[in-house]
Amino acid sequence: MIMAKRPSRGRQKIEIKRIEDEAARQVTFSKRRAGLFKKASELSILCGAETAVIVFSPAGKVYSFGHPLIETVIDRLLTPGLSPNTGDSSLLTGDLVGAHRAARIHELNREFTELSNQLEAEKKREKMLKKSMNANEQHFSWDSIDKLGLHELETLKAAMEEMKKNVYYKQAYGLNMNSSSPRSILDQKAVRMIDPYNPCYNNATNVSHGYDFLIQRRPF
Amino acid sequence: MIMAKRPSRGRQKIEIKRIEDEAARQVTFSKRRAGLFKKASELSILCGAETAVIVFSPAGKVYSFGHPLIETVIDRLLTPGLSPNTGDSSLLTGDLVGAHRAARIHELNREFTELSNQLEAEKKREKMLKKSMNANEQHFSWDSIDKLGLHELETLKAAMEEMKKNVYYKQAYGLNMNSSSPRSILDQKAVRMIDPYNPCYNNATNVSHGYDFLIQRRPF
DNA sequence: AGCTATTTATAATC
DNA sequence: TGATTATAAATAGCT
Repeated sequence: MIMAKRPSRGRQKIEIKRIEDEAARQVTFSKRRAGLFKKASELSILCGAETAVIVFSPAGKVYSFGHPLIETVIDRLLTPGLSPNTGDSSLLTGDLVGAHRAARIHELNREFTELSNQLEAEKKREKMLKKSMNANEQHFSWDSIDKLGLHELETLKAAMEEMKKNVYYKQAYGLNMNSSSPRSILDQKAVRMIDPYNPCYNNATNVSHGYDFLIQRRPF
Repeated sequence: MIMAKRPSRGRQKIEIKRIEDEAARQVTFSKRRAGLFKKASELSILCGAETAVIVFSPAGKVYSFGHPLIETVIDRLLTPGLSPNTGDSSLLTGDLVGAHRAARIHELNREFTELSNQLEAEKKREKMLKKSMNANEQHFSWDSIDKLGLHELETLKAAMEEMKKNVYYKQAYGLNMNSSSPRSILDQKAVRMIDPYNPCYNNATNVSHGYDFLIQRRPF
């Protein structure tokens, strides 16, 4: 009767008041912000509503989420020129402009983080690829092709056939999803959070490593 | 007597997709909107963050929540006499500024609807592309490798060498075996979730929440 | 960043 | 619309 450890006390009830511990506050902020955005996303999808969520972190950074387009909402809201402010409330205008400026100031920070996130995602994908590769794939290095003998060539044939499929796939993939013409750094580097519930993004991306090819055998 | 009947099946799992039944959608909208605002409120209080949440109901009504500063701003911006069904009450109160803002919001809603429709069209197009891709894809049996003779194998090797050169070439010249079709609206429409808080490359993203990332192919 | 035990949120129902 | 309840989800505390 081994009543083993209780690895966690589980979620504890907390009082809704400012978390004094800085580290804990940071963690909670990240978690709950993600949760809030997800909730907003679900609300939008379930009910066909448009949502925009803006969060200013205690450090002054700006996070935003919107469905379908946060940019439009926020920009319209925050851009003084487009806003129909007839000059009644300078305080109001001042706040909005301040918010806009804050957003711009942190744009670089965003890009940085986006790049970080992209790398993270790519790592994850690589991991998955390698995993499935171990199961039913073979790995080849193009650089060593000259040294291959007949036996290897047999294997290579199969590899090439698979690669042919791979090429088809890449073409299709590129056609569908990699067709952006570079406009801004942000556009190139941005990691987009796709709606978790959008069924269109289940296919794997093929990541090429230099001259190595990952040759995947597809199930029929 | 035994009252054994379960009065409710309890909460059931639902797919996050548009609720078609209008009444049910309305109910869910109310409940989840309240929940969203509550979450935003808790985030603000717990972490000392400022939040603003704007929700456009499918009917065009505007709901907003903010804490602590934005609240005033957004609410004052959006709330004054907005009633899509009965018209703009700000007109009745002589609040021309409010009326102007209201019109602005309606305009935004129209744009959003337009964008939503475009996205739907794009999604369908994408699905069709993928389908035709699968249809045209050639499948090779892994088991049929042995049927190749020596001659074919030699030819194969040559072909692969050629391919190898091709790969080098493409990589050197920017890898565009993809067409350069105009930027998909999908990219613009994609929900963004940005996490500027992550200070370093190795920090993880919120994959645990089920988000999927659309990443671009890595340039060589 | 992962893991659980719990607390919360909420879908179904009345 | 409001209340109830069984469950699905979110997440606090740890590692």
